[in-house]
Amino acid sequence: MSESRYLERGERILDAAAELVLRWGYRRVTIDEVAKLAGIGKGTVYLHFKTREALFLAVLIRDSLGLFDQMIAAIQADPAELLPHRQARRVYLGVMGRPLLRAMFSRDSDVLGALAHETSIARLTEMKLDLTGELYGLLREHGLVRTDLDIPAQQYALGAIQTGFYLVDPMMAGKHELDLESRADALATVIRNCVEVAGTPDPDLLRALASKIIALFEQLRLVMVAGVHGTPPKGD
Amino acid sequence: MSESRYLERGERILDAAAELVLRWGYRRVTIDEVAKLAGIGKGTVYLHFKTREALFLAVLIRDSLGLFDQMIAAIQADPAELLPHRQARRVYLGVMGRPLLRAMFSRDSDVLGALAHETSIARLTEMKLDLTGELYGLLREHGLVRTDLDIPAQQYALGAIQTGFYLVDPMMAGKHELDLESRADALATVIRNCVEVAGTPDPDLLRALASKIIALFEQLRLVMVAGVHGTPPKGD
DNA sequence: CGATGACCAATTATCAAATCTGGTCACGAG
DNA sequence: CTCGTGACCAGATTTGATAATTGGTCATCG
Repeated sequence: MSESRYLERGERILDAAAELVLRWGYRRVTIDEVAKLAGIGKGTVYLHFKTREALFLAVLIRDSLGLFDQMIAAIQADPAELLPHRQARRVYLGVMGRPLLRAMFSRDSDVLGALAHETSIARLTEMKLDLTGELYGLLREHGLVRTDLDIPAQQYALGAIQTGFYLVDPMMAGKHELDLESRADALATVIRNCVEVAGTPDPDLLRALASKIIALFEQLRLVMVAGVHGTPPKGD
Repeated sequence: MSESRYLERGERILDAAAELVLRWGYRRVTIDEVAKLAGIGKGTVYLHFKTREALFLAVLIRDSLGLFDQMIAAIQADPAELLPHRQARRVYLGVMGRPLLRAMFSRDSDVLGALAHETSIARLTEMKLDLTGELYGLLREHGLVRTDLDIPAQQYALGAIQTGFYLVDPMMAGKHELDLESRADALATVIRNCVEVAGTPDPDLLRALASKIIALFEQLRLVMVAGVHGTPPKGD
């Protein structure tokens, strides 16, 4: 089978898995049903993904990749997008607009079930943490973030703030009336007030940083792409 | 039975319930065992608390009351304690230092189980929300908090930030090395940066506000006290 | 050579019997 | 008379043995 046909079939499998997960939740979706919906035999699924877990992890990764590409494009279009509050806002909106990612971030155990707590997710989260670590290192070097908190404390605070914005909604049972955009704006304001310095950053500096930061993103992107599809038979 | 003896017995029941909940978790604790540990008969428990749920709710409320009194005392001792970042810090340390409250705030379903999601807790949370609403109203009137976010957005952000600091720990599986104090400091810094205005507030203003705010606290305190014990027989 | 579905071990769903427990209340102690 | 108690009951929960499902493999076939 040609590599392009192989990849196309992999996409069909991922499409099927994504649809079924959204419809019935992770726990209820069987490999058999995914195969059926993709119009192939069950064994064929295993030519693409070593285990059930790997398949659904790939679904999540593929969804994340879309958001990733959006981030890169946005920074390329406007380097000011690399500022923490702009990124936080964009990620928030991007996650909330993708049902699978939203389920993962809000620990929606009904849709994603155990998958969200699996070890394989941990590696992704860890890599993402490393990325933001390097990213804030860069921003700090160039005087774009505050230093009133030391680095571990600042990272911790950033993690806590974002965790909070992703998890608070289900807990405030209808007690607030903020639409998606307002919540994203609130998050952006908080992040800006907490970690960014006052004043408008130098556009030249931003442009220079943009390329470096995009390089970081691309690096992680490659790791993630590798995680989506297996290799075609005979190729390994 | 004298009222004081009645109340003392109620405390013994609460002590027993608290100890057993911490030892075995909400789900596994039976009224029978609570009664046995308190050295009384099972029926007697029901002279104090209408239902099992009410009993454990009272345990939680009693624990909260301790923290509440600490808050009031702190503001009385130093009116600057009424500033949001000081309060957030104190509440955080107070909650983390009380196993039952910590379990509730961190949604530790192993210890508290379903109780944390019960409706009766919701009323408490709602009252607490009302309190913070009025509290921030007061602070706003006197120019102590920012207005770069409108009130609903600011309340939402505050809720999200605090939610985050209470929930992020179990998610960052050992990936950070911040002790309790540092985390509390980080929370305080975030809150100050996000909702307080720059500069040192006028001590006279703080003193004047302190009494009003303490009045608010006392008001909620009374509601909570009423929720701890039932009334002695013949008294109702 | 790649795709497939029959096949297997192991997990998970089912369901009735047995056990437990929240809540009541008739009774007995004082 | 009042207050405390534990036997009692209905409903919920656990148990355990059985049946059904399903992740993953691989001999077979096109």
